[in-house]
Amino acid sequence: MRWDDIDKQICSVARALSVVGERWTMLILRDAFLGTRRFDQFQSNLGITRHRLSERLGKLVDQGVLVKVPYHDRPLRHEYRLTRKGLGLYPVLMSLARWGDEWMDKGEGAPLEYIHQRCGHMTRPTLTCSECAEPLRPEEVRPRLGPALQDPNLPPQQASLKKIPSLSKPAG
Amino acid sequence: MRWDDIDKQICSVARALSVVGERWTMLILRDAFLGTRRFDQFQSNLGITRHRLSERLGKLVDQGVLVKVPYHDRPLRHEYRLTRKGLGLYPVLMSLARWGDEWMDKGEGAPLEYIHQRCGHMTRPTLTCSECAEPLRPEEVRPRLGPALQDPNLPPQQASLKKIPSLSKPAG
DNA sequence: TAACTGGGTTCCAGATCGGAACGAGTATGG
DNA sequence: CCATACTCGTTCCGATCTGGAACCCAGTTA
Repeated sequence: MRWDDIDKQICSVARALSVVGERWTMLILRDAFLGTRRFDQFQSNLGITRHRLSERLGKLVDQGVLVKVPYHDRPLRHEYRLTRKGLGLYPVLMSLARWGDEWMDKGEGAPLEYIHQRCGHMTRPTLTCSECAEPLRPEEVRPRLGPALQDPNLPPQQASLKKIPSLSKPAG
Repeated sequence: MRWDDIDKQICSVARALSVVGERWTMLILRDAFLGTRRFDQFQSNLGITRHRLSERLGKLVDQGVLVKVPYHDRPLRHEYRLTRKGLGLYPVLMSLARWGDEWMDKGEGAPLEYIHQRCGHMTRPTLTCSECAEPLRPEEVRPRLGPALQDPNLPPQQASLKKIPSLSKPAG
C-alpha cells in the first residue's frame, strides 16, 4: 500500500496521520501552540526549507487545522492560526512532549515545564478515563468494534481488522 | 536543517518524533498495542513493504521501544513486543485515535470503541492535569523554561526557543 | 523431491527532500 | 527615480527515501 492511501483505512490513527503524519508537520503545530504564526517565524524556529514549509502549511490549511488570517494589506500578509480542529491536537502534542521528557531526556531535565493556571501547579499531563477519571493504562482498556466496523459488507482488505487480539503482557 | 538532526534539538517533541515520527512507525505501534507481534502479521495488516517494515522494526528495537523475544528455536523465530518505553506511547496513540474519531470521521462513527475495564464504561480518553485532575485546555496552560533551557551557554541556533510567546486566542 | 512458511535482503524506478537561487509586491533611503 | 531590503513564497536540481517485486535461506510438511 502507498502511504498516500492511508486516509482510506478504517482506522482513526491512520486517518489522523494522513493529516499530521508527515515530516515537520507536528513540529509546525508545536510552534503554533507556542504562539508562532508567521511564515518566517516558523522557518527560522524550525530550520525547515521554505519550500517544505509552504507545502505543509498549505496542507494544514486545506485540512482545516490552520486558517490564514490577514494581518496586513498592501502588501497582503496572512498569519496562520490554529482552528478548533487544530486545537484538538493539543493532547497529542502534550503526550508526545511528556514521552520525550521521560524517555529521551539527555540528563539535563525537561526543556519546558507547564503551569496549569487553573490550579497554579506544574502539571504532568495524564491521560484519564472520561467516566471514572482514573489514569488509563493499556492493560485495563479493551477495544471492541465500533459502528464503522460493524457493517457486514466491508471492503475485503479490511477484513483482518475485524479480529482484535487482546493485549497481553509485554516484555521489558 | 536535515530531518535526521531533529533529535539534537532541545525539544521533547522533536526528540520523540526522531523515534516515532517516520512513516508507518505509529501504525506499527498501533498494531502492537492491539496485540500484533509477528513480522508477517504486521506486514499483512499494514500493507507496508517487507523492506520498510524490517527497517522500522529494527529502529524501534534499537531505540528500546520494542524487544525481540524468541518464541521458537530451529528455526529461530522472534516476535516483537512493546517495552515499558513503548507502552509509554499509549497516550500518544489514544490521543491520535480520539482526534481521528472526532475530526476525520466519514459519517460511519468510530472504528473502535474502548472499554475501561476498571470502571466498566466506554471511555473517551481525556488529557488531564496531574495536580487538579481537570481536563487540560491549551489556553489554561503556560509553558516556562525548564532545567534544560536555563543553561546560559546554549548553542546559538537554539536562542530563539528562549522566547516563549504566550498562547492567545485562535481563529475558527 | 517439491512446495510452503516465516523472516528477512537486494535491486531499481519513481517520489520526496534539502539547499540555493529566483521572483513579486511593497516600502525605505537618498 | 533608482537601489536596496523585507516578507512570503516558487522553481530548479542533485541527493535521499520509498514501494514493488524478486530473491534468499532455514526448517517443515507432503
